[in-house]
Amino acid sequence: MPMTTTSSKPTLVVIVGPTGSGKTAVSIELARRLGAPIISTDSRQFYQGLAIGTAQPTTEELAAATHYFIADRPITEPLSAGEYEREALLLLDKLFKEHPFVIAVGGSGLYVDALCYGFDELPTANDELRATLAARLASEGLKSLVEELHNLDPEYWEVVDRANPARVMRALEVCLASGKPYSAQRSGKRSERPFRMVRIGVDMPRDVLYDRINRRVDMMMEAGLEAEARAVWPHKHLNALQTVGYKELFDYFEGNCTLTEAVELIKRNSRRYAKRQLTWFRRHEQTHWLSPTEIDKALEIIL
RNA sequence: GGUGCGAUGGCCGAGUGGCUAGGCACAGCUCUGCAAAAGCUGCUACAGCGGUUCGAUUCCGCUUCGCACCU
Repeated sequence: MPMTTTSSKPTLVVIVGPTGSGKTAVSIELARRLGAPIISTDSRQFYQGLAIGTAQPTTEELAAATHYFIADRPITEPLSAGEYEREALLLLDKLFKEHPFVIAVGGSGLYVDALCYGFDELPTANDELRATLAARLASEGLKSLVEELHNLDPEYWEVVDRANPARVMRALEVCLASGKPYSAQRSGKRSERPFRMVRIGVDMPRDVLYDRINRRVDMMMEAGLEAEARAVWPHKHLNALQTVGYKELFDYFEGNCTLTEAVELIKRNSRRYAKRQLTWFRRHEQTHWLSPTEIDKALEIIL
């Protein structure tokens, strides 16, 4: 039975944390107690055909609460963070008409921020321009792109990580697509949201987390990850498959390593991913960090 | 018991009489539409004890340990 809200505004319960920390179980238990639907903020669980490797909620878990943004689109239709922001806000608008609480759960930091704080008005992703820039990176090298950025947007050139092709290319993409410097379009302001947000971080001691991650990879293999990866292998170039658990198995399929090596790499890369997630989530000061068993404490914080 | 070879950081692994290889693991960090992506930083070890030398991880001796062979 849904609980009554203590605030006039509806509440978005934002659950973050590293991969393997037990976010999904926490979200379902909270959904049950709050009568809340769940939207995913996981940029890989959006896609169909990746159920095992992206640790999507199981059939039973999906039945325990209404889920959105889980396996609701094919891998051939990528959802960018900006598009996600728009789609998710429209959905929340609808959900809050019937529910005082909605739960957002997932580990994709950029997507969580898109949902909670929004982006500035920037040109949307332009595939053609991206392809051109990628080709130029390959032929002219990063230095040339950095120089162009220096010309088009000296202010952003000052602060950008100039060793990072992805960041340099994105800045150039915005400059070229809009005809204006990227820095002039970055306000650094957070968008106002018509709902209250409570952020809960799920974490545990590092060695325990790493052990869970390692064991979960073994469980994924037992559950048929290899066959799942083989089924999407023909699409390996797709962005949705630049993903831990698939990249490594593709290498195995192509004879670049043994299966044992691939599995070890999946574990290692999952641990590294978890570490980067923690770095991202730790910088948000208003996060209430809990262990995955502290459901009652989570409710106290929410209500 | 004898002979030979070896002993390098959590692991693998080069190398040198003075100038901190490198890789992996691990840790910290960056991040406004490809983000499970893409990057940055940190991590000075040469088995022990003597000796030679201005200076030894590097040369010499002994000890300990490991490996191989011999008896």
